Amino acid sequence: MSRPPKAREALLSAYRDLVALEGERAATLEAVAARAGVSKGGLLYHFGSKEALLKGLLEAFRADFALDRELMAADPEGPSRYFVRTSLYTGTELDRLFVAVLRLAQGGSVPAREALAATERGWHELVRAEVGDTATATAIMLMGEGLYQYSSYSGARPEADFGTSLDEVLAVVDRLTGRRS
Amino acid sequence: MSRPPKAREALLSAYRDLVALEGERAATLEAVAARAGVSKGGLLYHFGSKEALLKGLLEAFRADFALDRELMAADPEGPSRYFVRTSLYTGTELDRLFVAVLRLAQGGSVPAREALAATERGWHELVRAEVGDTATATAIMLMGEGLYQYSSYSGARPEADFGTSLDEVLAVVDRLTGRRS
DNA sequence: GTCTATATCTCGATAGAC
DNA sequence: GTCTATCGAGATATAGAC
Repeated sequence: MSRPPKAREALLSAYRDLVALEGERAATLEAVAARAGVSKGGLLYHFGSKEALLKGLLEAFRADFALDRELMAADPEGPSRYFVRTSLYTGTELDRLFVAVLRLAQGGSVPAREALAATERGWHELVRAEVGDTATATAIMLMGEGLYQYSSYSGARPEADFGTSLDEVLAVVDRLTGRRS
Repeated sequence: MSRPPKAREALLSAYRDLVALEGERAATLEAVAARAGVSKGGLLYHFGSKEALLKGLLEAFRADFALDRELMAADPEGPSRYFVRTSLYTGTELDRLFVAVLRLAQGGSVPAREALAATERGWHELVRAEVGDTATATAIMLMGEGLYQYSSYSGARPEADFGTSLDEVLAVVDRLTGRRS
């Protein structure tokens, strides 16, 4: 691992946050450069094109979610609860990274879609290994996906619109896994 | 109800499909006009701005999903199964309409977000009335949302990635509602 | 390694012919 | 009611100074 220049990291973070927080359209080269504190020309020294910027983001995505998978596999409450618990968007760096890649995938980016699908298959494997049954594992995955999608499009929360807390959702997950709450 | 001109309908359909199938960025005035078979100037005669185009789409959304809610309330299998069953994206007009509004909401449009939230609260009410319990209703809603989101970002299906059919997901829903499969 | 300047393209919207 | 022509803003990307 060669230590990447500081500006490179700052540019990737700026790109991630702009896409996640203000949408793909807001993440212009100029806006990304400004948020990272460099000029447009400076950005284009590190990433020769917008596509290169995306490629850099997907590399970070794969690396960070490989680590997250380790945490999920080792969680004392089990992968299912870990997955659903962390599917509530709370604005962490990892949340923003996921949402950014999700938005790019929804925007039509094929490599983003592939990176996302690979990560999700990994999660499904862990949940299935825990609950034994494929359909139940899928149902739990879908709940997590729904939670993420719902809580990530701008501050809306199941608490607000559906009157249900995360703990109550987790209790339903426990009913499915057979774990006592 | 005044009968709207044919071109108006064609433009709204073109806008809906471009947003749903190729993303918000692809839905430029020129692309929408071309898909509807008119010129950019022709489009701007019917809709004076891009915002007016969005407003027209949201009106169609509200009208069509008010009708869908009637079907959901009257479904012989019950609202929960109806909801999850129809949450699998199959590319119908109603599917494309929902995905289009979802994408616009995710892109930051406040009116799109409001229209979506109102519709989802309506669904939640029906599901809760059926299952009795708020948390269970929310869990079912989340499964549907997850299914929609997953199956709508370009052809991916739970069957393909998770090895689970819609019927198997519905069986899990039945476990939650207490209905026998 | 970072900047300014600029070329080129595409977007939304206007104007006016038909 | 629909078209072509065009404007002004803002986008990506290039060139070259420092």
